[in-house]
Amino acid sequence: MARDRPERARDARWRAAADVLAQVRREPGITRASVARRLNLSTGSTTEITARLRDLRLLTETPAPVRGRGRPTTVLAPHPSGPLVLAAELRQEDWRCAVATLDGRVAHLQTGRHAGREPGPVLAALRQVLDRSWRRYGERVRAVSLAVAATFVDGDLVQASSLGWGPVDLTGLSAGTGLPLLVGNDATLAGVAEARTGSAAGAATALHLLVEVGIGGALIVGGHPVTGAGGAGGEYGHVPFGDRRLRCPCGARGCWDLEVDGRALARHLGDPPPADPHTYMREVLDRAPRDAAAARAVATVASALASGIAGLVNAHAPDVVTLGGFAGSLRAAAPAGFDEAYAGGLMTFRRAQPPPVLDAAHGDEGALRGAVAVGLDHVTSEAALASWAERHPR
Amino acid sequence: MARDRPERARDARWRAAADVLAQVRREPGITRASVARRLNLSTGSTTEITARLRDLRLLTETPAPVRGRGRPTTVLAPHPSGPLVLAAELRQEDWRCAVATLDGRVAHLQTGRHAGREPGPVLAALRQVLDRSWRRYGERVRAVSLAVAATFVDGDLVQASSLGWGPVDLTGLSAGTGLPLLVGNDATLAGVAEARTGSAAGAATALHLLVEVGIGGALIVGGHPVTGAGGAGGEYGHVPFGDRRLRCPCGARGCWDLEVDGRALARHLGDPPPADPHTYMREVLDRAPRDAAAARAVATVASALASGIAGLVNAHAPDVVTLGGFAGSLRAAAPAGFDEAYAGGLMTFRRAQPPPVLDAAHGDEGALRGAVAVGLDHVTSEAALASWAERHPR
DNA sequence: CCGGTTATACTCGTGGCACGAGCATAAGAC
DNA sequence: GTCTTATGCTCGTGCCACGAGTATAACCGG
Repeated sequence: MARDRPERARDARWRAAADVLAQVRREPGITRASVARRLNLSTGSTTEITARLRDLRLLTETPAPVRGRGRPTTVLAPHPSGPLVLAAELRQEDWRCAVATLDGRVAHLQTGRHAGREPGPVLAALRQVLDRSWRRYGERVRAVSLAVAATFVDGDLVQASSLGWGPVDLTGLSAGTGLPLLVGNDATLAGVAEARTGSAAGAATALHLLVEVGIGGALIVGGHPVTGAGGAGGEYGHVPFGDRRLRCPCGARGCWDLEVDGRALARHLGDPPPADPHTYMREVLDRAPRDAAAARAVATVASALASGIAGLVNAHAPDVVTLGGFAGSLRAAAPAGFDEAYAGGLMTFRRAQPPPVLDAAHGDEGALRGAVAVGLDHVTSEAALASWAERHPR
Repeated sequence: MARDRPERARDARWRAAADVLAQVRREPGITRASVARRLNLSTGSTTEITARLRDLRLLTETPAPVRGRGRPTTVLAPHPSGPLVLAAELRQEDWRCAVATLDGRVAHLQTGRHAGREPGPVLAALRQVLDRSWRRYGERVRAVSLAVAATFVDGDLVQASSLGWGPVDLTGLSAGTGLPLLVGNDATLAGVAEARTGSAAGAATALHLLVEVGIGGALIVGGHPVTGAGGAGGEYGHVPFGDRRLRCPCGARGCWDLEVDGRALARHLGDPPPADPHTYMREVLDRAPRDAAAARAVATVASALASGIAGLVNAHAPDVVTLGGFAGSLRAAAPAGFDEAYAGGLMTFRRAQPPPVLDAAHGDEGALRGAVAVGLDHVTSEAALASWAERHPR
């Protein structure tokens, strides 16, 4: 975002406007008066800012339902010809694509199964879906945001093991449109969604952990993920919480990954490594209530999950931990073992008030909603608003 | 920092001024022309901002040594009657106290040995030192910043094992002065110093690890530590990278702490747990070059350190890792074992360009310099500048 | 039904910042 | 001694947020 010319002021002028839009997103359907209170804005400033946002087709104001005395206020909502974000998620078997408005609501959701296994056809199909959306919405679309269960370095997909992909060039998804393409790991984005509007809403520091094949996660500080250099962080599955004698496909040893998914269950049950650890885990979880061996294996895995979580809590002191994917099911299947391992792994001084461990609120919508959030962050940034304003002179 | 009245604008107006002061701190001795270039400020704005900062006794301008053609510019430096920060560090045996100016330089350093072992006398002595400083500098002192090898929760010291302290009330150190008392863990603050002006300078994400008794550390993002809820994070010594059969005094099992300090060396050498693990480690490191058993123990510990670091690198993808305390010595004593364990613990895709692991640049000054940095962050915040300006009308 | 109460909206003058264009200035270079 | 280069200074402009004052739209109670 570095610029040649001094344009600090151009962007800074949109600071309050960006804050208002962020507030609308935090509390969809919020009234103008509430926004003023939350942001410590004077009524005069609020009048001016909302008028400006209305003129720019960013917001609309509709009369708010009256509640008690006082002059009625208005509800702030996205403008019907305001900016949009296209968010998409590539999952193991299928894709989903959403069109989202400034308040973070999904206006239009499409889903479908992948055209094949190879990146080429899958991406071509997704590009077609995206193309349809921006033929339909045109200039209103301001960003494309994509979630994939993959590792990204500097915005490049370097590996997506659940899809069976190595390095893949994603730039074709937005090439020729001039739109920014934002990409992110699915667990990271699910964590963002939880921290913004899910079970961790309002937490300054939140830890999200997602068990699918292996374990992914994200530390979210102030609503933004801590993703490290090039966004390659969040590989919580590859910290050595496990048995050092086990070698992980990632190249390291003793990875936590190996202790918490279907492969771990199979090891404990004496089965060969499952071809599809995801399905295998679902089967074992299903039969655990009436199969003592399965129940023991599940309890072992739940303990391994919980003690690792405790270690991460010691390291990061999140306000709350959220569980996605199978993580919630594992805890539900072996609550006593989970709780014991969690408490036992905490430092004594943390045990008085340990961070609550909550199931994710967004379920399997998390990654997509996180992608929406990141896309909207981009669209409501000061710089993006300044640029939108230049395209929409009053 | 929430306010009753709308004062957004009051603070926002100091944004550029705060940026200028931050730049002066990043590059002490910087010229005005350079600041303008770095911050994308027009020359007109720069003239105005520096004039304002001069009038407010925040900066001085002195002619810069001429270099080549062009109109000579000026060097920006702290004003001789500008704000100051008192920074102090409580260490195991002694204390140190610094008076720092806006460019982050330490104007006056005092040190001394503790008056006793109990918190009361130690804090009373420190308070006397602080009192002398602000009798001398008066209103110029704007904040007190303290580093201790301790765990803090919500600004309260809950435990300082190296000092043998339980919960201690530190508020007496600034009571009655009206000055904010900022406190922080020594390893965290040392990490801040490395990330700002040390070996990790310029890194967006940096990981600092400090081995003394056990291991502490901090993840620093954008120059600010990720310290979690109540600032209680950064306990990297208590993630379960070690042997689960070992119980840690912290209450958990398998803590990394137990694998990387003097206690670990004693275990590997068959010695009883040392009363002073710090001194014990120094002795073993000293004799390792001529004692094969000591060398083996050191190599084992260095490997445990390196493989844990690799796990944290997998999780956080820092741009750089810095080593403080004994961590650098351990690596130096067993470089091959360290490097092998580090590379072996990384995910394959990270091995092509692993984050460099560097010795800390600030040595044992890190925590104090980090405390200075945090204190100056406070003093040069927009709100603090606005408040300073109100006390110094032009 | 009508003034009182309450909460919010609108108006307008003020202060203040950063910009940009134009001009001024101090050094080295030829 | 002029030219070039880099920087500083001045001033008019645009714009934002504030705050005080005024206006408005609901409810409330007699």
